[in-house]
Amino acid sequence: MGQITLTFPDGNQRAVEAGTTPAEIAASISNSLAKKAISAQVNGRHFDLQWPITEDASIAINTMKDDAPALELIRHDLAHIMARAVQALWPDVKVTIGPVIENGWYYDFDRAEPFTPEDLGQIEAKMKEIINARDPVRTEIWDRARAIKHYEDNDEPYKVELVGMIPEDQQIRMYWHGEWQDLCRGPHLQHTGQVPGDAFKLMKVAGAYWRGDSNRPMLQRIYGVGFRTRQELKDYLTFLEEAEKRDHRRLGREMDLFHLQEEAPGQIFWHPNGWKIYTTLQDYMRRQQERDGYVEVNTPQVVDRKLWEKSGHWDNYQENMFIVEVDEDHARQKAVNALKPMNCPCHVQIFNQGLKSYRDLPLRMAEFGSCNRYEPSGALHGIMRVRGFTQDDAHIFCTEDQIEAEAKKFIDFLAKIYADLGFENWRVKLSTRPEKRIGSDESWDRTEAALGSACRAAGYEYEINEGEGAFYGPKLEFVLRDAIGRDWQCGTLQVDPNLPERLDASYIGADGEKHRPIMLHRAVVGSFERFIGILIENYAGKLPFWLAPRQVVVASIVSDADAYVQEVVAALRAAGVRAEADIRNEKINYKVREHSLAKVPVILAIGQREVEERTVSVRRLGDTRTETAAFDGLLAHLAAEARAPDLA
RNA sequence: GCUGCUGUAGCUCAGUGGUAGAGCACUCCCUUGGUAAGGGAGAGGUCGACAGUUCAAUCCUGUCCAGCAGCACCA
Repeated sequence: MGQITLTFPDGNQRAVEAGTTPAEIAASISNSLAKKAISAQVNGRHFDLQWPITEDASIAINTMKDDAPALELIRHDLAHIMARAVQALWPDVKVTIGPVIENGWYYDFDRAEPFTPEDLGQIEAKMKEIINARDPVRTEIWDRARAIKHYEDNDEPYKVELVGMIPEDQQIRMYWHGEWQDLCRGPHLQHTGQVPGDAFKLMKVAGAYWRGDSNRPMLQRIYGVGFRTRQELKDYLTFLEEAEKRDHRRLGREMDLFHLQEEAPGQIFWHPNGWKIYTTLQDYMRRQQERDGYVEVNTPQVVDRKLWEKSGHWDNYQENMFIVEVDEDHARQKAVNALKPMNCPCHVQIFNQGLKSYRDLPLRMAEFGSCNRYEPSGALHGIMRVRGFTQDDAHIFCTEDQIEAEAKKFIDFLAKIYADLGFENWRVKLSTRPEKRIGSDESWDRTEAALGSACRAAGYEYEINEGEGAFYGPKLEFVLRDAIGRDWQCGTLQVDPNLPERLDASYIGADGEKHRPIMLHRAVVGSFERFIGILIENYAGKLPFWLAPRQVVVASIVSDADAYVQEVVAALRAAGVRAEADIRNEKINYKVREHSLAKVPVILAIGQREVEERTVSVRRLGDTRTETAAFDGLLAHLAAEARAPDLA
């Protein structure tokens, strides 16, 4: 074997035999590094310490101090250790795959009986045993036939299938954690003892389809989370608790915003408080749209199937539609209708009324469109995923040449709104042509490029979402990051030449000929229902003053203050502040507690002193201090604060 | 839709093969109290729905409905 040259992070170089492993390199540097080493970066690739280096390379030895490789290895080894533990406890369980995911890993098993929460405890204990045993991790490359025979002999049908799926030009690698063997591309740690035994936890069991295909058998997936230290695990569990406290379903009840009930699954009963948020947001959006050159329309809920057949929804989307059949006895003729799941076909109907000129384009047609979709029961989730919802929907009818400018205009529009709503942290994804698509490659080239340059023109970087576009055109997706780091896809802009074609939309061009417009489907918040859920969770219920359903509660301390309380409430309301009086026969402590829990932003307390001095005692949500203020001055201040950001 | 779990008072949850309990909330009474629960009394339930087993079912069995977690879905 020849010599190769290794370059270290400090720039030093060393010539070694080809086939030297990172483990040997680490050992040659120091004993302690050999022990601490977990893996290596070889030419930037994450390398197992046992893999031979066969060409000139840059090399860096990783230890637990290197965040990304450390976490990946810990979680990956935990996946193997868990699978080993499961097979040790129940030898007839079939293993499948077990990848690393955010914060942890999962492993899918095939087992006749369901895993129980008690089983998880048992598995965890067995995993700790394996970790304490400090079993060595060993790897080998096998040829395909041997791997298949091995798994056939061991009655592991899923693994046989996996081996079969590995491309011909790829090596088939086996790993051993102690005596337990698994097919795996690696890399892994040196021995099981390198996994922190007190920084992982098995979280839950759930069903998952084999290879993500709902036509294939359902396996049992065990999820775990794993970190380097006990503290990191604790922090993560604390984060989960925080997310739980922010759950919009819980806050929706506590703040008396809405409820759902069995008789209308996936549809929302909005209570006065929740509906106030909704209408405040909608009024705000309407003002924005009017300012940005949209016209607002409204279209029917129940529409004959003939239109859905033309639009293509009948063939492609019927499963998700509420179909309405009117009985012959009650209808003059039997008709099959569907509740609209989308507004676009109806908007084209409006566009199609009368002749349109190129001078009418771009035509921005908006609707707060109420839609109903028969979402699969398992998809429903609070007010975030529902069957009845309203979109801030609009369709921009334009020419292909106008796409870029319209897209840019839309991004500016959306950025302003997100900022007003308190979301400064968001990113853009450009979804490109999928495998199954219509339209020529040239037109995909043009429209993808138009969206990309619109982003750049608006000053935003974007990531590519390869192959995730709709079958008819590319799209931009806008993803918000909330206060605790969770991502929500809300805004979207989709290029659609298909629907105008199917529904025969046209305009007369400067040349006097008929032309086909392009449609841009676009939304900023997506659905109001879901977006309000996101707002609630983002703010943990403590909405900005202008969005808070009850902005001020004026609470009496003694009943002699009642008349002044009512006067203050009346003055606040006259100034456009949503205020309520609380003159119940309760102590101020009780009232403060109750309104604080209900997330009312401002409590004004009024006792004898305030009555005499015409002042109020002000307490802001989240602040235990109080401050006495002259009411007249405060009134102007609160009135200003109550105005939406675009009116301030 | 699939897998697993759950469904008892408005909310959070105990409980039992012989038709039910707590805390908070609610109503009334006492208390007028200065910034996160003052005291007392009272009212409140077809134990998710429908079948079956049983002398007897909220409890056991089955079907359905809804919710939760994950998967699949989100033209």
